[in-house]
Amino acid sequence: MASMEEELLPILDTVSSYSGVAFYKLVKDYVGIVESEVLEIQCIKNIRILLRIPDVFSFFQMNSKDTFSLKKRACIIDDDMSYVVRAGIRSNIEQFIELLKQFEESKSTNSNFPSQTTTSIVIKQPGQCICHQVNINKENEGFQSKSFVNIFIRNILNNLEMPSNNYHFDPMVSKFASALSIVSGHNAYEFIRLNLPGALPSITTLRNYNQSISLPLRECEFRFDSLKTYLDSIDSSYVFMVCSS
DNA sequence: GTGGAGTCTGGAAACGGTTA
DNA sequence: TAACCGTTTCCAGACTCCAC
Repeated sequence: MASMEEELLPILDTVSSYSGVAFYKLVKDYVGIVESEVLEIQCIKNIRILLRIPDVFSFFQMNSKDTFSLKKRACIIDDDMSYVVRAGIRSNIEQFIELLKQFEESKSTNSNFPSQTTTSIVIKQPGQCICHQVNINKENEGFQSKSFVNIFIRNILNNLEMPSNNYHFDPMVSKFASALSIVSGHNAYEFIRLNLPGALPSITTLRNYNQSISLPLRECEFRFDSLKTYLDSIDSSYVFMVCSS
């Protein structure tokens, strides 16, 4: 299940322009219905206002008829009418506010968001290539030098230093690209390739690679010999097949 | 059956790096 | 410096799917 942060990250950049109904709908969708009503009843209609409110639950101190219904859903109310905001509601809104604060802060300092990264990367100059600033092996011992992820990232970093017509691809990356293009389809493969420059070979290059390893796949043509060779190589005699009509 | 849209495949040309 | 290599984009033709 995705966290609130994971869900909100892609749209955080545009959230700051939301106001009124659009803002309440966003809170309703990503934070919660009650949480949205808490903001709406106080006319906290955008991020700017929300971040300036010290305590969004303070209005519950009022014994107003308008707020009683909402108070019953958002709080645990004692016989003497004292109340405690439900932990889940408070946690949700506080997490939401904290996320917005971090994002606003990152915008004002032009730093990356979220601030927690899996490896330390220091950008000394704007636009500078990070190729030589990431040392995967030293900073993460679990990152085996022979693992595919390592090879894949190294391949990208190497290609980022090359002009696009001189990319070189590790055989493991070519093999991965070949499998990816088969399972994802042409459009999905191109979408990924265009958004990850240097990560995957072009369709033409991939086609040449497939020809070089004798991969051409034809409908209704079963390659039992190749299958047997592979099963022998992994000492297995079981095959699972999925059929669709 | 037909026409349009989309997809797949193969070839050509261009570009930049490497090597003798 | 020229030949070669590996990659890219672009283009054209064949094919498939779908609505009419």
